[in-house]
Amino acid sequence: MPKVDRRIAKSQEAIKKAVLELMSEKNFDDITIQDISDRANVSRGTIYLHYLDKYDLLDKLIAEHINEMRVICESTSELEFIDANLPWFEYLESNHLFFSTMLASKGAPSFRSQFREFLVDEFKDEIDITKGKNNGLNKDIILQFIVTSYVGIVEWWITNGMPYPPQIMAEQVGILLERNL
Amino acid sequence: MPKVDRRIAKSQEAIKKAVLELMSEKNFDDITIQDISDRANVSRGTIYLHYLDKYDLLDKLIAEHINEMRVICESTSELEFIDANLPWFEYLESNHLFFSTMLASKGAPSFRSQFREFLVDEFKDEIDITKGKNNGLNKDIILQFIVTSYVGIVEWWITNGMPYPPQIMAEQVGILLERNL
DNA sequence: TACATATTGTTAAGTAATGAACAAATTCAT
DNA sequence: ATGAATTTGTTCATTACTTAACAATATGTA
Repeated sequence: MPKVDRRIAKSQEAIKKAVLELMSEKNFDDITIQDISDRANVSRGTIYLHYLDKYDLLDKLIAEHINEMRVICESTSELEFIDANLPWFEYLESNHLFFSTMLASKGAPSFRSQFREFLVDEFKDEIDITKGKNNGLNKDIILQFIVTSYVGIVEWWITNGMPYPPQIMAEQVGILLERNL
Repeated sequence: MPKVDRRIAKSQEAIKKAVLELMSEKNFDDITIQDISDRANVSRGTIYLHYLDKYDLLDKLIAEHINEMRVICESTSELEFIDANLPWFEYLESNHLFFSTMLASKGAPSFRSQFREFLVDEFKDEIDITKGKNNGLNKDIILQFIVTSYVGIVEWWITNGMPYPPQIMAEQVGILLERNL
């Protein structure tokens, strides 16, 4: 992969950080491109160099995180839930501004459903109803049960200022997942 | 004044921040240009675009702060010491990384004397030995007495993690100055 | 000492960001 | 609804930054 020019990386970082900050302060619809460029300390034109408009920017911001989460899932696919959860919660912690903003009431309404879809995708192959504890149960219902729990836990943890460290969260949620999958 | 291109401002900010951070971690002589460019996330060539070498960079960094302090002094020249001190200590506080690094034992040895010279320059017109409390005393001695105290107070405050807020420092030091000038 | 390695300072060609301008579309108050 | 003001999205010439290369010093080690 040809490494990106550091000017591009820095501009995009600044722009993404700016839009997140602004979203935590006011409605996305009330944010102008000028607001973003001011906050990012970047020329307004630079934003159009990378994004079509602010909606495209938000889409790409979300898509990048979903994608990054997919990479984390791949890298931990061999591990037990308790261990696999750790990189997960560490990622949530280091990007808490993103998650808290996106899950906030006035955040990006589309994020929650995209997040859910992503989780459905990741968990769907983990469910075995042919044997074991879930023998004979309904796959869709188990899947939705787990995904809902996961989103809820993440939302609670993030919006309450991450009251427990990632290690504890990984362990506790790991146990709960083992119990249900 | 034609406002500077924001790319220049950003590069120089990053470079100056980087060199300060590195100086707080190791000896100035052990810092390479490559270290600085890595830390600043800037191309090595960019540093040479703005500075002759790392010594020139350090010189300019110091000169900028001395100059900024002079501006602050000008803007407060009409005020009583107690009030004039506030912007001063606020400046010290918001630039504590600079001052703590420069006043550290392995910092920039030249800074202390430049700082002293600056203070001599600023205080020398404040001393009146023709009347009042200092009538008949020696001007040079009073001047050195005050400057030494000031440097000492600043050094103590900064290196001890600024244990009192700028307001308190401004007030207390203001009283001590009134008493001697 | 001699050697390898790291750092310096400079160059050149290519790329990204800038600021300013502009018409078009939108928002807002009257 | 009307006009004023703001915001949008695009363009263009200019400037700054980037990467990679290079020879020349400097540094460290056997």
